Amino acid sequence: MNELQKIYQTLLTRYGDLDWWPTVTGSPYEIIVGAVLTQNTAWHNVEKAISNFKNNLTPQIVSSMNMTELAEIIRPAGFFNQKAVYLKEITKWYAGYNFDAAAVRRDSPEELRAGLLKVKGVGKETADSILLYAFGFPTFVTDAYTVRLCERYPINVEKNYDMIKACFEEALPKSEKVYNNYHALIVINGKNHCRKKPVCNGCPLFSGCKRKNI
DNA sequence: CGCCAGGGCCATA
DNA sequence: TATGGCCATGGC
Repeated sequence: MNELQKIYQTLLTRYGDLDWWPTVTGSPYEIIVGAVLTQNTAWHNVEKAISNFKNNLTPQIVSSMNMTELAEIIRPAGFFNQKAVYLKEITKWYAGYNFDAAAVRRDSPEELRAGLLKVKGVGKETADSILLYAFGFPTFVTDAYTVRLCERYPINVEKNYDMIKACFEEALPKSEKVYNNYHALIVINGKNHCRKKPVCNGCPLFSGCKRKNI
């Protein structure tokens, strides 16, 4: 078992199967919206924004909303003026597939990723989150927590998004299930144990951690 | 009161 | 290509 597999097992033993992404409607579109709304934003605020849609969280209805109307609904998620534009853009992208998740899944993940990255408001992390969590492609999601983890453990010399993503995908079986859980576990571990704590005693990855993050 | 959250865009050098 | 300012609410 390599180092990244060991870390996965350790986190899995500690936290169990997290099975992201939590949704209300269970639709891929809700996950897409959540992926945009959660950008640099606490998940609790995203939940408030999503509940504000009530029964209107469909791409058809969002398409018909005007910008100020949409911004007002997502206000609790912060950056609402920017994100209203972003949601309009990603919804336009989805319209290219007739709002049909099956049609998206028929396309190749490489082409989808390239297409997503052209959408204003969708960077690498959001694109990969959408591919993995909304459509089930086995693509690893790297985020700030993952970068910090790689700084702790001397796994990657390079610490940019693409290098870390490739490193994890290389070290692990190409499994949607594993990628889903691993990213979730890294985030939860980062949140629960070493944030704002001078000494981290509860972190299963590094007891007696004195770093501020992870 | 300050810090930061499941980032990304844009201007600048 | 690599920083830095900016976006904004809500929990602690």
